[in-house]
Amino acid sequence: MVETKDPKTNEVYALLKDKIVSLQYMPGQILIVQHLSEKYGFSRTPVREALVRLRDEGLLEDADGRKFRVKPITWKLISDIYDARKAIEMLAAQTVAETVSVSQLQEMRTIVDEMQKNYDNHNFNQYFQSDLNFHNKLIELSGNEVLKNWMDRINDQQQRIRYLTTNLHSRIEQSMPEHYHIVEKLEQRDGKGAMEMVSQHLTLARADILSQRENGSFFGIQD
Amino acid sequence: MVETKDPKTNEVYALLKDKIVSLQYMPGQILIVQHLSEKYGFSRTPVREALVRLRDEGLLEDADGRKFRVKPITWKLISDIYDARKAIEMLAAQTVAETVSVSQLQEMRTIVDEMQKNYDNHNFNQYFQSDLNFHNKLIELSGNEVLKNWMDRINDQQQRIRYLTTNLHSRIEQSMPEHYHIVEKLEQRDGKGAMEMVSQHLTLARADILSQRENGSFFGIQD
DNA sequence: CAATAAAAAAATGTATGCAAATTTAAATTT
DNA sequence: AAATTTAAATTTGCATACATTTTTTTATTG
Repeated sequence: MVETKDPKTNEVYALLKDKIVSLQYMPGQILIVQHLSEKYGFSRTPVREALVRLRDEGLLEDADGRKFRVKPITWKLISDIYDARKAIEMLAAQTVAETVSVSQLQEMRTIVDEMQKNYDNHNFNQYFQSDLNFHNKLIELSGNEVLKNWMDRINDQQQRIRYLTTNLHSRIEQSMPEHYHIVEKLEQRDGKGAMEMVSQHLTLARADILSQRENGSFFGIQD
Repeated sequence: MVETKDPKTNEVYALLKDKIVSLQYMPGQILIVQHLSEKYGFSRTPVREALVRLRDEGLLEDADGRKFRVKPITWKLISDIYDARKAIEMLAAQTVAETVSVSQLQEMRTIVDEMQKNYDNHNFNQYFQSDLNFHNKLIELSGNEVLKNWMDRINDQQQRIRYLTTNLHSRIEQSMPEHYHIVEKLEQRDGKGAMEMVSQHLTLARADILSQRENGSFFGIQD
């Protein structure tokens, strides 16, 4: 399928978004339309439009004058994101438990099994990816379009956070089985239970990340 | 404070957004950049950028070819929105109950009193506005920036829904005291209770709106 | 007539020019 | 030198031109 709508804008958008979430553009950095257009060989119009989109999506913010700045990551933002995630994933888990089909349950189980495989092989980047798949699939299976959009927004920030923080393997050790517990509750069609499991999982994950605030300073995280 | 960043784009954006949420542009309608730019006297560039923003915010969607369409309102969307709202407002209520200051409680009470006044005077448009204020304030007091952004998005759709559906005064009669109950739980710093009250309130509001689906067809709502 | 093809018209996406705003550098004053 | 003013350079937002794509209209075929 060929992209026919705003092909250039979409290309710069994807390019810049990738650089931002992978921290090649660091939080706080100022992005200049003219520089970007020269650097990447697009005219200023699509670059400008891409930056506006990225700002509206929360990856950039307005700086003094007319500039765009890569949005800083603060401990407060991380905390807010985890709280918000918990709220929507709890809802999703309950909904899914009450409506999920057998083949959909199989999809979930395939993903956790993949997580387990990646964990066993110590492929922690792959593990992170399948962890993301797990949570996205949960939202997707809820069928709630609004949650889906919100989750997409959050995932971009989540990826930046992921790069900025350390991944304690000890936490993954705890975290891995938690995902199995969630799937089990879904399989039992236990809405309340699934909700509770998701709540626990994300409460722990949140506490783990925030605890890193004490263990020294992290380059790129403010407060 | 003068708007210095993208003044034209912001102006068209605000203009078009107002027309969309007030249903002067109906769900399903196709918006043509060239027409709008001639009609309102802007060049195509700011109009185009405004449309892209509105699409990213969910008030427009991509149509065949390169067109923009005012996003249809479906019963499914209404249902999704209420579910999503419930999830984030429950979280907000709990947070607020646990952290709220005396002066903030006063702010909440001022708003419900205003609601009551509007209700007593049968100013139902004003009532709707203060109802909106109530829920926005709850989110605002939670201090969660992510929830705040999400709520802003939802409110635009909510306003369109409001215009498309009937407001049963009988429901307002029930609804009014529910807001007082929420404030009371906040005043008692009862997080769990506040959450429960919000849940009940929104569950009922959701059911009320969706029940209208049976009572005949509503122009502009699909499914 | 309906269906298809061809031609004309309209609308879009992007590049670019330009005036206005902003930033940086230089000059001037304390 | 530090602070202030002035001047130069840079960058932006918007209007517009133009090539390309999409849509509408007209012509042609079965």
